[in-house]
Amino acid sequence: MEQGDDHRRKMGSRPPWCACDRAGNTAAMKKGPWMPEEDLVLVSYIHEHGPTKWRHVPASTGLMRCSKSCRLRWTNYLRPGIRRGNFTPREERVIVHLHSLLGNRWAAIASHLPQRTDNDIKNYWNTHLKKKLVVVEEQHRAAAAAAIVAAAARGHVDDDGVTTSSSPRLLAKDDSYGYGYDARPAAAYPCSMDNVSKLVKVKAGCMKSASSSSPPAQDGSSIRRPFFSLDQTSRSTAPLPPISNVVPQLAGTVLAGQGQGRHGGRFFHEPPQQQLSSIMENWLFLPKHQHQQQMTQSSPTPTAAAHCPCCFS
DNA sequence: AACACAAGCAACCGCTGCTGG
DNA sequence: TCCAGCAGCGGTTGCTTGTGT
Repeated sequence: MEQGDDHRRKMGSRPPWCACDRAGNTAAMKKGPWMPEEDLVLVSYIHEHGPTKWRHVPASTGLMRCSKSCRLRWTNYLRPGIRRGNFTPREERVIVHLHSLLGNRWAAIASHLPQRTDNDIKNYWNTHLKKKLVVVEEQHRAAAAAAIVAAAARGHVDDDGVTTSSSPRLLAKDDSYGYGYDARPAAAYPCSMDNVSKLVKVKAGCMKSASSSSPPAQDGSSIRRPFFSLDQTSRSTAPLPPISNVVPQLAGTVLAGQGQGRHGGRFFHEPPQQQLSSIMENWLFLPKHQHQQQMTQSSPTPTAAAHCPCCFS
């Protein structure tokens, strides 16, 4: 039996809330891992219509997937600009710091790491960071206890048992921007869309049969030009990058971190050079438009705005 | 080589909040 | 103001892969 079928069998029936059910095609809906062919169909559709109206995607594309599954697949896997693979120490520090501020609000945390998805961050937190933090906190406690003992010996302990000396910090403080982590813009990295490269292979097979007379591309692949004829004029609400960002191999180029998914990459605009302040907290918690409104109405001095990561850019 | 166990991660589930009629 | 539909979010599940015995 195919792996997807097995997975589907185990995952149970389609829930009643899903729009696909109301259309009466519950039994036809596919579950489990996505096939490259399905990815290809979804990417094609989104680059034509934009990443909206998910409800219409199954009907318009013929995909036997529910709208939620399509949206999830796009946002977590196919969306341009997603960085996959190991998290850098800097990203770890950002996540730890933001988690200390925001808790399990993965989407909010992900909005400050535009190249990572909330699902990715959540998984990374649950599988790596949580364990690391347990170790670090134990060290912290031990060090703090030792500091209290040492301070007590010197008579420098207040009523709460807090020493006046600095205790070990949970967060690394090698940041030149004063965020509690190094918030410098990430170095450009190749837009490695391994997942989408699967699509290339699939499409390469299609095109091979369609135009076997075509000469090979310079990079050695059988693809000579993008199979999507899309550009920035697509009808999406959020402008999509050129298809060459999505499937760099198709354009015969490797792009360096140009993704601009739903998060817009605003965090990696030039960061401010001040401590995490009320401005920062405001910025972290409020949606961008509300925050900017607040900044223009209530605020602030040009200096304050100049230190705000989204206002001053 | 075969098995058991653990870790990682993609995908699903169900709830919440927003939006438009 | 209410309600239905929809998108988004966070928690959970279970498959795949790696590692140890």
